[in-house]
Amino acid sequence: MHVQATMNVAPRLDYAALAVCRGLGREAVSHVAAMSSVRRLAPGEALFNEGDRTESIYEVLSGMLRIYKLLPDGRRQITGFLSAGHLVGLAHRNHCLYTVDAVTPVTLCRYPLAHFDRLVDQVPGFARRLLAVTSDELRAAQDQMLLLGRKTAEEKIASFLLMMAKRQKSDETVQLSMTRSDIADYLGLTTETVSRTLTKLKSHGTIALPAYGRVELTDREQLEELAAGELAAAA
Amino acid sequence: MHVQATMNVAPRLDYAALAVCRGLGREAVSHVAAMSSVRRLAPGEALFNEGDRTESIYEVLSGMLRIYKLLPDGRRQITGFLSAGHLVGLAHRNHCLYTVDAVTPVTLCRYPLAHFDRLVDQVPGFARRLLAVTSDELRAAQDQMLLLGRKTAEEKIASFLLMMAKRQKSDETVQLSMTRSDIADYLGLTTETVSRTLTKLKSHGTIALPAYGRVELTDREQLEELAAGELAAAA
DNA sequence: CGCAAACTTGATGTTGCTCAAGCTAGGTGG
DNA sequence: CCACCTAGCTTGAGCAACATCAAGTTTGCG
Repeated sequence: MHVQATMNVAPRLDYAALAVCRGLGREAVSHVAAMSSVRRLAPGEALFNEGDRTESIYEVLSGMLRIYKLLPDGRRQITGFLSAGHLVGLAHRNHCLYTVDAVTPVTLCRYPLAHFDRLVDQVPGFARRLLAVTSDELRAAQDQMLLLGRKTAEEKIASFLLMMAKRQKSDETVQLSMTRSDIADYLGLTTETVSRTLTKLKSHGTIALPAYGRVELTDREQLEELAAGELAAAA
Repeated sequence: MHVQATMNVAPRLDYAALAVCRGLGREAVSHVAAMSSVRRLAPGEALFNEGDRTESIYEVLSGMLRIYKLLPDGRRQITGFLSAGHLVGLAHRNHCLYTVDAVTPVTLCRYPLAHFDRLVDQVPGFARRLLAVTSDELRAAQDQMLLLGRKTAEEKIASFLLMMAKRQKSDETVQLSMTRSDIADYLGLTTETVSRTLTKLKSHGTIALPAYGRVELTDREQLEELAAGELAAAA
């Protein structure tokens, strides 16, 4: 096998490290490698549109996607942000019921649906793994419903910051690659409220905003309590 | 095989008609029959509590369950109502992250998790079927996020009534077996707002409230438009 | 019949939205 | 290299939708 120098952003993919391959044997991994291809998206570019026929499943390799639904008058609800390791396209048989587009430049690994389905049937443990993935998503969705339906603006922002921190495996600093408007549409708020709430948290010394798109969690404990809804009236 | 007269609520189960058996062969159905048992719950009785270790998967045969999460100060978000044909327990490996209890008297079919897992591995198509079930749930969850984050009280109620009608396969009349408080906690509202909004819809002739727990959809078209968010300012 | 739980209705309050203005950062072209 | 332009962000003032608090009414049940 040749180890060759490749383009800037596309070093030879380590297939065994892919999320879809976790727990698969060598042979299955080589199947995945054989059927997959790489795709790139520029910021704002769409991967799926609501109503699209879908023929692929994607795994995010780098960057961030947002997945959202719209109401006719333009109200938008972002139902999730997807970053490296997340799968897109499992939930929709036939048609996609939401829009997925790129927040930042994104690299994806594409798996044709037909081949993917074959893996489900033939590779032991694969279906179980996918089931676990969708179960995780379902659990996240339930947390998000609790957030949307019952948390205050401050609690929503705290929960969001902690979620991003966890995802970035960072205890201190969070990189927000999306806009305030994206955050607002994810949390069921307006940009103004997001902005005001961040300012408020900052003035309380709970967080710091050292640079655009960057948040420091200076008082993590306070954030955790806020996110858990344990500080009923901590104005 | 003996066909025997059984207790009032427990006629011999038609296993082939169970949701878990859809698409399974005769042999697989007999496996299901062999491992399953029936369980009953009285209103208010819990099936799972948040944090429980879980060893079973259940299918609802009759009645209605609610599934919810709580914040420390008692705020509650109901993430779903389950009625006949729904499965409970797929999403949680090991531990349950929400509470499930009975709204009405409930009959369930219980499947031990270990046996269930064996089916997943051995019965072709079974895993795929479960994947389809969780995908449906995921889609419903996304709709609910849109509702919770971006719809008005009136739109929420309209969506809810239509959802219940669809579920009951009824075009005209909906039976609401849960309380106003349950509805409120499902839609991210208060009981008062639910009550007021129903009254408002009634006074507009969109619905009628002929009896406790019963709603007639007198102007279905209006409801559909409301639910879709097409009537921005139709006060 | 009487009680408790559920529901409705009214009066008032508050959170977060709307509308509006000014600020900041980063990219572009002169 | 700088000035401009724009998209994104912040801040303020006023407002509206929904929550809260508080009676009263209905219903089902013991």
